[in-house]
Amino acid sequence: MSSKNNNFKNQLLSVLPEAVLARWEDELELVDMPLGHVLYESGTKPDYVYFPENCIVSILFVLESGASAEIAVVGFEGMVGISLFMGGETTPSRAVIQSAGKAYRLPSVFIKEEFNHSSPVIHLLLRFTQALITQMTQTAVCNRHHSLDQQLCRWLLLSLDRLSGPDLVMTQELIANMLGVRREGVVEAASRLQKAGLIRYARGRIHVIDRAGLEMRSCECYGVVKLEYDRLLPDLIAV
Amino acid sequence: MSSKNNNFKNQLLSVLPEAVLARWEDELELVDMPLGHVLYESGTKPDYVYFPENCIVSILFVLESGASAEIAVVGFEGMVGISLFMGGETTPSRAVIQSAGKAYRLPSVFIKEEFNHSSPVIHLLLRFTQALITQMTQTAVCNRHHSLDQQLCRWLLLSLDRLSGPDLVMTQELIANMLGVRREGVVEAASRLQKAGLIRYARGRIHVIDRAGLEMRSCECYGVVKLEYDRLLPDLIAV
DNA sequence: TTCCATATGTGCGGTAGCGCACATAACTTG
DNA sequence: CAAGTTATGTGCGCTACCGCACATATGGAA
Repeated sequence: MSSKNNNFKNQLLSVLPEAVLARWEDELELVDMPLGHVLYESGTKPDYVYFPENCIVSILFVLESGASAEIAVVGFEGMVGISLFMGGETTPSRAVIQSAGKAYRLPSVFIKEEFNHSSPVIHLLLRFTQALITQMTQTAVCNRHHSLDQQLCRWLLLSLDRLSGPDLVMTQELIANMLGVRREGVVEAASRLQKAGLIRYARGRIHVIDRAGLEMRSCECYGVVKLEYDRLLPDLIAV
Repeated sequence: MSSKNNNFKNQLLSVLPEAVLARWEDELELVDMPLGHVLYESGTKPDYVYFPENCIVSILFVLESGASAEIAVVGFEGMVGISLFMGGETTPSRAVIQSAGKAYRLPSVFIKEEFNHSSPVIHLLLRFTQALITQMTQTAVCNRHHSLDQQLCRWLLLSLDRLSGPDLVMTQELIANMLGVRREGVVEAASRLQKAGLIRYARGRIHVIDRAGLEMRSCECYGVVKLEYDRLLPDLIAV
């Protein structure tokens, strides 16, 4: 991986080995990236991956309400469309041009081809990683837009999905640490959930009574994550 | 990738091809995972990857102030230690047992071995992906803990790093959309930055006067992201 | 049983950001 | 240069969450 073997301003392209570049060069196309242009929409499979030359692409999540939150920005140092090689093909996010300019685009088959000869283990691990990325994304969105009550519900559900029974051993103090909020805030939220008959708790032990109720009270973030895990790791549901 | 060819409760292990399992099985070790135990600390290279059987691992970021925020949880559906195969070896986050139980652990060399024969392109793309993950992580943390002023500084700096000059074309309304806040909030924050002599702006154009000043006023999140990009994509700085 | 550590509950003033309504300013178009 | 559109600025009441101080309850150890 020698550096600067060509004239790409995009730094990933600029360090590509000659052999790869040879495979790609007939297909790489420099295109205009106008401000506000949507590269891909949540859940849709992009036809191309993009290597920005001098534009900035914003990766953001749009809520049902229309509110949005940016997850990351990508410029000449990177590329847009990782889900194509991570194995998920799509992501529940939108990519929009935040700063106009130009980018090289490559038909998605070519990037996938690079991973075609990888082992099933690699593909499995990368699909899991993409699911994890979705969870991180929703954490960011949820932190921005949702109430402590909703976040507590989301957190309880995510934990519950990873346990065998309806009980979790966890003090409210620790939950506060995880969520990054005050203990007192968790006390009040938990107390509301208990009054609503959804959970029962005492001294570091939480018993979930009404799981469906928690799902109702949670924000959409839980559902987004759940759906992506099920989609990306389908082998795993069956067991 | 046949399903359920063994007795692992961990769902990744349970769908592994026989051939891989054969390579691993002498090295996989079932270990106790006590509540609160730290699997790896921010910036340290883990000796093992972990495949939870019935425990839950919390991935969280700890701020300089001591405050924390959970980024994701991992249970029997996944694994802990993706940075080992993504190529970064470490991540700026901590992994802690959130719910006690057991997990299989595998010496990190074995997971890396699976990626050893992958092409340089794959390694490059995965390192970039890990950098992107760091950016997402810090977005989540920042959304939780930092003021709009700090977040605006972080955002300006991240954008600036991806542009050639000190000017960015962007209305405050759009910035608000990206940050997921009110336009009026951005107006006030930007106005404070202008009064402090750090930026100048007018009608959808922002000129950065004092970059160092923005860095001072920003939270640690910008620095964390910058450092990881420089560490993970070192070829790219030189150009 | 007594005592102590841990877990949960409550009250109160403070504040950052929200939603809304409306004011001003600056480019753009005819 | 008049009018309309877009961008920025301001005021105001509201709410969720914060920080702190302190009260109460419960399980376990001596």
